[in-house]
Amino acid sequence: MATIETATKPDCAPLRADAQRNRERILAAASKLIAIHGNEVEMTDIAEAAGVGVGTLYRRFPDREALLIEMLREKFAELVATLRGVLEREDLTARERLDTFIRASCEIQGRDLGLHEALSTVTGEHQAIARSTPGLVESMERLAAEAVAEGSVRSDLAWEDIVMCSCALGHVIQHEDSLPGSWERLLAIQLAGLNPGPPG
Amino acid sequence: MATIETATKPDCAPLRADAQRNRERILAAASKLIAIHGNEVEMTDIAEAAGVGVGTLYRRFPDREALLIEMLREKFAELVATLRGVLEREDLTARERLDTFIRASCEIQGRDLGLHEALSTVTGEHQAIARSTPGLVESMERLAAEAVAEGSVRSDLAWEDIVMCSCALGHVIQHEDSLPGSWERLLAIQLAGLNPGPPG
DNA sequence: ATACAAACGGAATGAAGCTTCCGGTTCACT
DNA sequence: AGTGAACCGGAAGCTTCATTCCGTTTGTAT
Repeated sequence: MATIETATKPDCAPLRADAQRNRERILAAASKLIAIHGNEVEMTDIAEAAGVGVGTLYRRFPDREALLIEMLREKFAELVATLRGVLEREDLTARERLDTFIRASCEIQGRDLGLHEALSTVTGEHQAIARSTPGLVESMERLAAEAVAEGSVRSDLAWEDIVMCSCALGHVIQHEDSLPGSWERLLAIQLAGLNPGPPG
Repeated sequence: MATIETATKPDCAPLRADAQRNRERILAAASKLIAIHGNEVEMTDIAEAAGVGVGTLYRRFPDREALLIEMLREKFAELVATLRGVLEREDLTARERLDTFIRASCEIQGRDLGLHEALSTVTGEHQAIARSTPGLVESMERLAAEAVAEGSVRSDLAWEDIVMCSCALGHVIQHEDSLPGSWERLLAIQLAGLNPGPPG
């Protein structure tokens, strides 16, 4: 609904020390719980894990949605950090960087259900956050463009394909229990599918 | 929890005509609503769509879970019918049959959120239903085996890979709004990824 | 036609989870 | 070391659903 703005830094009102500490604990607790259980965790559980009362939680964040958005913002920022780290690796070919990132995003999603859900979900804010995370789209574009330039992937590869492959893999990973250990197979299939078409 | 058994046919107590009619209306309404909105639809809405009161719904099905299970059983049966239809097409190569089925399963999942969720979900019964649907696994095995025998796919292709590809694609399709129309690209990538490895 | 077991509808119940409220506590500035 | 704004905890309020209950209606077998 409202415009999305970073709510962490702007000291519109420099929080009291204890309040600031609690704010961070709440975000950390939410992050951890949601990584494990997904977005359906209860406010009460987050408060408890953070070692504060629900009242405190609601003093810091107007409602559930606001808390989740702020938390996601952090997770996306970490994702971009990973992505940038991969882009800088000049010891790898562009294709190897691409594969490395896709694999890394699989591992991250395997560890963090909440992030996977966010990556997949369109509903309202999530998509807006992803797109507004500085550097996310740009870095993916670069990842794709460099591999295309190198000629080691299909020539029409776009950044959206990277997102799509990652989301699809993340989905399988999160449902791994039904077909244990098999997401590596899908990864192999998809990476093979990214190869350049036959020269003809 | 309990053993899964077909609850439709066994006339353990031949339903009264109106009751039977209502039972079918309820299943149809649930099927339609869940195809559109996913598993989170409300019992009241299902009852309303079926043109009955909630009380009636609960006379027919002990609880929400039971209704959903029965409905899924029907959906899986339809999926097997599609699969069998494809397997019979002798005008196609084995590889073409494989591609046709994967594409068909994409379209079905695009049309039916509930089925997609069921295909992906492990939680309890769903997986059991899928595995216990007569012919589902067997048909997929045959689909894979024939393509392997023909040499038109990677030689280690297994039926689980077909499920995985379908689920992964279904996931992307259901979240199409974020990257409109792009699931066809992932389909192309995955199908290419199924090609046999380089002869060497 | 009559009777009654079975079925019907939908208001009432209860559980679960988000959010608010308020009396008591704590920081931070003089 | 005093004071008040800001903060804290968690009980209570509210909403949303699944599920139950019960007085009324309907199919079907005599």
